[in-house]
Amino acid sequence: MNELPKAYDPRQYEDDIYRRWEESGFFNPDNLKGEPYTIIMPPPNANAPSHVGHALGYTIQDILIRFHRMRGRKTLWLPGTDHAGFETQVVFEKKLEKEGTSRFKMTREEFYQACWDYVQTNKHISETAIRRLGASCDWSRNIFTLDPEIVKIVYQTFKQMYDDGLMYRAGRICNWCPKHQTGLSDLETKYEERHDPFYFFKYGPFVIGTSRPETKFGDKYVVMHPQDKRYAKYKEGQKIELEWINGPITATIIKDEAVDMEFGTGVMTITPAHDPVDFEIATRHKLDIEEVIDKRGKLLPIAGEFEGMKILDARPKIVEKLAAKGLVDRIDDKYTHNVQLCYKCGNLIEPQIVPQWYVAMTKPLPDGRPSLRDMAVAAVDKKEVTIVTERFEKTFRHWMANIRDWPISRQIWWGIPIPAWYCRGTDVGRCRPECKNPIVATEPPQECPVCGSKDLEQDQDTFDTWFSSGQWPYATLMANDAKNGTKTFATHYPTQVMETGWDILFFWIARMMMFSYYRTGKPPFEKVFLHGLVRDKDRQKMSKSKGNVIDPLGVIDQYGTDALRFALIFSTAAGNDIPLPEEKINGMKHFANKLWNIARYVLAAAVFPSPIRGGTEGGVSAPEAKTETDKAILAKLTDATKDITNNLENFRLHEAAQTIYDFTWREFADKYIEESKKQLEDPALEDSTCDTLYFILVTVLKLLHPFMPFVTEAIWGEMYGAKQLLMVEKWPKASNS
RNA sequence: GGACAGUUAGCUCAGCUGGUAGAGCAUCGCUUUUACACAGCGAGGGUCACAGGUUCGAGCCCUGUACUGUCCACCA
Repeated sequence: MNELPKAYDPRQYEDDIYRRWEESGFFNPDNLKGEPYTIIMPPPNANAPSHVGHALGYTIQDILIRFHRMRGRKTLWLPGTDHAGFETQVVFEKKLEKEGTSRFKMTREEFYQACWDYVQTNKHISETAIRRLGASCDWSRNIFTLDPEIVKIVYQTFKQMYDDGLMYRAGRICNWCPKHQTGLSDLETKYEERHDPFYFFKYGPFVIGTSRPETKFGDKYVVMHPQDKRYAKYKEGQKIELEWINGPITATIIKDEAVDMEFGTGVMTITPAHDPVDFEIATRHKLDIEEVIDKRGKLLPIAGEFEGMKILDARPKIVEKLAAKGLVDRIDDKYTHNVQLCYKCGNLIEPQIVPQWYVAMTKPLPDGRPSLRDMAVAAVDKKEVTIVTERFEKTFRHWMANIRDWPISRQIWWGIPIPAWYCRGTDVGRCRPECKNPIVATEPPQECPVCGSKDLEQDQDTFDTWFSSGQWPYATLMANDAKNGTKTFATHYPTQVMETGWDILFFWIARMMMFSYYRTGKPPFEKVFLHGLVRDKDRQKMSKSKGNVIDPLGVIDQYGTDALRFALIFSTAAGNDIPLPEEKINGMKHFANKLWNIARYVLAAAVFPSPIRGGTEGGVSAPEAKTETDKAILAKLTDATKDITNNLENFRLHEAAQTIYDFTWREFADKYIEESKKQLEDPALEDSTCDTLYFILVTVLKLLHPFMPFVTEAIWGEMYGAKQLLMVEKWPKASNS
């Protein structure tokens, strides 16, 4: 027992300990008793190796799970992986590009298969990383968003929403990325400030302003505010003949309150096919909508001589032509505006009219329940779901208040195909008008229910990834039951905690709440615990391009998992971003080593096995204090135990970590152990001092275990043998002895 | 344009319901004493952004200001 090496070397223990944990079966709640305690792991994207930001999440979740397991709960931490449709396809397409090919040179089936293989490889890498972090999750329930059991549940939801009138297909304007050739939700775009010229053109008797001359070919409506006195003489519907880019046209006057009288000249022409505001105006007034730009960002025949040109190349030439015709009034080159970009590739979003599937967010349900949005907001109001920290509840409400219908179809290949079919009716000679409705079913239909045609074509689109991951809390549990014949859903739903980064509050948390109330009538989880983003020592966001990414596995190799875990949660309040300098991790490695040496001292100094090791709860009972020193340390231990327990219950992990750190180092090591050296020399105090040292060590190991599972388990193994697992010891009670 | 945070030691951050300012790292000095030099002992270092207010008492509560950061929306 006293032959432990002087320094703790994580590499000698970690893999072996993890194997012992996993083989023990205690990651699986079926082997545990007590009230269920459940966390569904946010599934990492299958396309990317894990970074240190993931490590933070896994660490927090593992601390909660280990804490509650030791407190006698039937803990389930369910791991999984997200196919991450768009993200993965983008990454994979880049890979293809490097290899000199592209998805447009492959069949859809070839592409899907290649992407599948790619993802499988990365999935294993990421699961290995999770293991190395010490995550005590139940691998027997590991699940993937493309598992057939999950897809089936997703399809059921889609159909149910369609039948309930919450899911509809509409040909309205959407955020179109010309590079990726897909529509995107608002959340998948970002804005950036740009300086561009702003052109004023003579448009008949008016002067109109635009930053996009290339869209103006089809403009045949001129819009002004109904209250604008300057233009009072022009009446709604009035026709005006004027000379425009490619010759004379007839423009129609439209009055609409969407026009800002203060901006520009207070008059504008509209391009409904390529601008959301213009589209709305056109819809309101039932105006013609004409496409000018194709899906790849090139001009259509309406542009005349400019047909086929890329818009940015065409722009100066168009201005040149207008100038030659004397139609340029002036150019303001100090114009600043925000442009909308694809969040992935940073290319300009080109609004396009493409039919998409939408989920109605604010429409009440047919069974009398409130809308998806309102159910989720009510959950927060009623505190059925609470968000830690509270300030995120405000952010949540604000976003929900302004929510718009959610487009969930994507024109990409990597994902779950949308289970909708369209009747072509060629075999029956003709379709009836009702056949225009899509056929929505969870299994491929045999024939059109209206005309009986067997010539059906499936929708070419796939689901937005968040449509499937948004159903994760119940889908994972239900799918496990379908797969393994368990009763996981009945036992573990609703779950207790959802822990993730605040950056996916809207993408994911809000949607999980809406889906879960819709399908189960219950909240998906009781608590949402949001952590910050891990930053480098200069508070910079980690990114590959900056080269400041910390690879968690590299850190683990160098400092050990426990050091990384402790550094991630030490001295950082929940929800705040976390700077993680390497020195901090190194400091926490010292702490693991300090604990190791405390154990070495106790095991060498005290008689082993201790007389107080017995059948009491958790292995030891509190010894009686014989001296003032004993009394003081035991009182402080009681305080620390209460404090740590309380802080862990209330998600103040950093406070709990601080307390155990201070107690272990400042109180136990610096003070009591030093005193114990004197006490051990006194025969009258020898036994009680040994007991006290043991008791404190054992308690500290338990209190610290959720944070630093490996070193504590390693010491425990040295004390009690490899068959005894600290992982399932009982959490210390704060006794008042 | 709207909202939300932050401003505490050289650096990075804690500080829970108001009661004499803390940690890690860094710095300086001493100590190689059989748990640990991945250490111990000790030291220096803060008008808690600024200005008011409430209170016996404010880093913490209230009002305002400044600066920094983030999110949401987006006008041709």
